[in-house]
Amino acid sequence: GPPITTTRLQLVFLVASCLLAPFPRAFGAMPAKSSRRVAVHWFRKGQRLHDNPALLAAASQADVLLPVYIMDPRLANEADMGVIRFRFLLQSLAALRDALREKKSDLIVLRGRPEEVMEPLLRSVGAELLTWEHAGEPYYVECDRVVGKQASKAGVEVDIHHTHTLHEQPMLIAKAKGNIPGTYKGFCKLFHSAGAPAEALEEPSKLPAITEELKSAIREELDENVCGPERSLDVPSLGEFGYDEEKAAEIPVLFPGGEEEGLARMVKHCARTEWIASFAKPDTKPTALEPDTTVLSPYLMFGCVSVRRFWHALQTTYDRAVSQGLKINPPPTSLHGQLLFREYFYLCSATTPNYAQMVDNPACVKIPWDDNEEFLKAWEEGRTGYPWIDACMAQLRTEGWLHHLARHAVACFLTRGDLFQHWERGAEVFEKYLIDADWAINRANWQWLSASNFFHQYFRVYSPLTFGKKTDSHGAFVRKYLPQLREYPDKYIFEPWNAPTKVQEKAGCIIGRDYPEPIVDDHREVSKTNMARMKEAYAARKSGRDILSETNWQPPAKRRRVE
DNA sequence: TAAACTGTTGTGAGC
DNA sequence: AGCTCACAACAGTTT
Repeated sequence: GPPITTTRLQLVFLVASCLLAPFPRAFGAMPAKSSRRVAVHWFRKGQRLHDNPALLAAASQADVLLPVYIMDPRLANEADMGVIRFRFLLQSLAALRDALREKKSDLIVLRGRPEEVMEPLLRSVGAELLTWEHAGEPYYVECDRVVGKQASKAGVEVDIHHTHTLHEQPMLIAKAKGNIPGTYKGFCKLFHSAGAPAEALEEPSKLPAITEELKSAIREELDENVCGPERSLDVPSLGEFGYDEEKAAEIPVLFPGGEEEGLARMVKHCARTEWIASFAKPDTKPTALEPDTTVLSPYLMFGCVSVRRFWHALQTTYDRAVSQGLKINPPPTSLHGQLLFREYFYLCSATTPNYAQMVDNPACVKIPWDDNEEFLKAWEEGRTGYPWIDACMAQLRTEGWLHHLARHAVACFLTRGDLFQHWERGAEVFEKYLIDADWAINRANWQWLSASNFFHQYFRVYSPLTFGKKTDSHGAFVRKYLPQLREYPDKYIFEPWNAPTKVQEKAGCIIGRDYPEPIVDDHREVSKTNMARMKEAYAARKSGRDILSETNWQPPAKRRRVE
């Protein structure tokens, strides 16, 4: 590409345009730097062609469009991102690449930190426009700050679209006028005052091509390790980022990543008129051997499916159900209600200081959690000796997905219910393994379940003995994920330590040898003790005392380094 | 104003 | 087996 030459006049114009942020398109009036205008669309989440206004903006304003993804090893490494989650991401990117190729475009995948990769990329292709979909995670906020600065310094127009949520967040925040709702109900009021979510856009019928000349410029001017093996610029393999490909090949693909997969899943479920109309989350079964919910969460998280598209697809189904005389279950437990929770948690994540942690988070109750590495490990690895809990954790690690209520059960067990470990440690484990791990939603739910925020009835504790039994009295779920307990009679499958030695021998699984003793002796007793500790923490908060400094509490060292 | 009510998704006893 | 009900007792909102 031609070298970027910026005249003094253009610089003045640029600074003025930055001050007039609401009118970034003023750049369109600038004299073109070359005969062909080059735009870069940066894919991060939002891994789709449909309902992607940032992509459309780049496509419609440029002669040459460069769709780019940057794989950052700070996120893509086995310690922070489990193999199933990473595999989903790679599948989604491959699907995106193929969909782009069908439109005579392509996906350029670079390796490295966006703060180090984007600027040389923009320079090497002579880009004049850079677009992306906004994301609120601290990682993206920091990337966007740095990359945005670099772009404006280089005279590249930046166009950001807020389409990961149903309503554009800045608009919702402005509408709240400084009063961010503290409850779900309050949020729903605010949400509805903004009218119906915008309709989803169709995918572009065609895209500006990538020229070979541009690809060559990237290969020549960017570092070799940024371009991937043999400077392929292609979607990486698992092995390139240190994952064991042979081991991965043995893990079944239950939920393949990608836009097409996600949309097909959405269409399939939305055709179930009666099921959609009567859907009530608390009535779905955490122990079902096939998921009892839509499992659209990973597709929404990576943006394979647009949340606006899903919202309106549900509305169409609701309308059809009404015309058939069916009753629609309302929020909060309906599927629309689920999306409203997602929307609410995204708003909280953007407006609560230190949202992802307990300390310095004004909305989070301060609780002097214990710090027991052995408890945490046993929980993560499914060695608590409570079959219902361990089976859930086995499903999490082997499938990368758990029913919402199963997440409740293990989260309550780790925190206020039994082990009294910090909810942030549990959140980190979920963020590693879950294919749908979504920072804003995950952190909210961990605060919810640990009765630290949103939910405060800490005396309501899930029983690790009876909760699973409720929907699975014969323990089929436990048997599926803990095969060593398969031969136990129904009577003891949720509490095998109570089985007489003879029964244990007959089942071929001795407790304490082939399956662990329960990590806490008596759940009822332990949960009572924990309730008293919760009560104390709540009392301290009420009287304005700082229980953390009173108890000389120190935050446990972060086990994983996620920058 | 203080009291009542509500809050996506509990447990366990007793019928 | 499946249902109702007492229990425990929080914060935020409404009346």
